[in-house]
Amino acid sequence: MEKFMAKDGKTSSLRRGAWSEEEDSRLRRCMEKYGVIKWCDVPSKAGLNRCRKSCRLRWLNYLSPSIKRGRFEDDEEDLIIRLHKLLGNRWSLIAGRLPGRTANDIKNHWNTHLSKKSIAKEKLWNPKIIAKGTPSIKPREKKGEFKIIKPQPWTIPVNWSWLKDQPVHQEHLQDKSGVNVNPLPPSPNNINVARKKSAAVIPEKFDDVFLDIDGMTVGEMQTNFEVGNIGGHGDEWQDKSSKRCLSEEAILQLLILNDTRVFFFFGMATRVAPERVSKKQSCINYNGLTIL
DNA sequence: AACGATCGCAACCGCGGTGGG
DNA sequence: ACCCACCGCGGTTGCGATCGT
Repeated sequence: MEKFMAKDGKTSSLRRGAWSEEEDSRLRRCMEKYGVIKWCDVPSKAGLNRCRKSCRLRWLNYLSPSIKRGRFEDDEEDLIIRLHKLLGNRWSLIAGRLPGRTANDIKNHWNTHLSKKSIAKEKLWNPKIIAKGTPSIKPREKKGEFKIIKPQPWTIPVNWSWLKDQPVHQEHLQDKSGVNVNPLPPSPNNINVARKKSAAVIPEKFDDVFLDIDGMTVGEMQTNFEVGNIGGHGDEWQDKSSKRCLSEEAILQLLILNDTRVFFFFGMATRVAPERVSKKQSCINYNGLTIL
């Protein structure tokens, strides 16, 4: 068998480096035939002499039909910059808000274009800012400087009235890679996952439902926290009165509420990879949101 | 035309989280 | 409680393409 040189100088029988067209088509056929299977089974089923990681990466970053190629639109770039301010280098989270774009694409695009653009913008507004990269709330979390408030899981009752009579769109049962998935075991509950996204109808009592962030109501949150400066630095997310800081999920939720970005919210909630489905609970857990 | 510098992006690596046995 | 396999993620590298001199 042909041997390939690994980085540590040892030889490996697994192929590395650029993928050939033949390998691509084998992987594509395998994914089309078997759908979402364990990545460790992919190399054998596809007849590829590649490690599972390599296969996974190739599919998720390049071959998946849902991937949008070509240049980033201005609005996409703008969204990336704003989300990066909010989330830092959490590329997968950012990618989750940009349909068709992979975390790797976004990371590469950021490193080659947007980081400079973002710094230039910052400088324009605040010339004192020195190009040292963008701030992240992570170190502050670690230092324990703030109490991080995470939203509590939001549970949607199966018989919740606003879920009823909504059309079901199968395309919403797709994971991030665009592969059709059936994330829940067959049960009447499944239908609600699809219905949720399609609910252009905002529930009348939306505010009442969406309050479970540290036991506060949305009204209280909006009174207690400065949320007008979303996209600013960590300090701007700080509680007015005490040293508390909103988690990114909570900020996003408030952002959504303030900005009526309901579409984004539902996009987040329904673009759920199969691995997020807890087998024990038979529910989806996503960004602090639980769907029964 | 030649060649070095820079860019863009695919691919790899290693770490941390998770779940099953 | 522990170990191990698996997976996803972010950081980094490698290399072909393009640009500038």
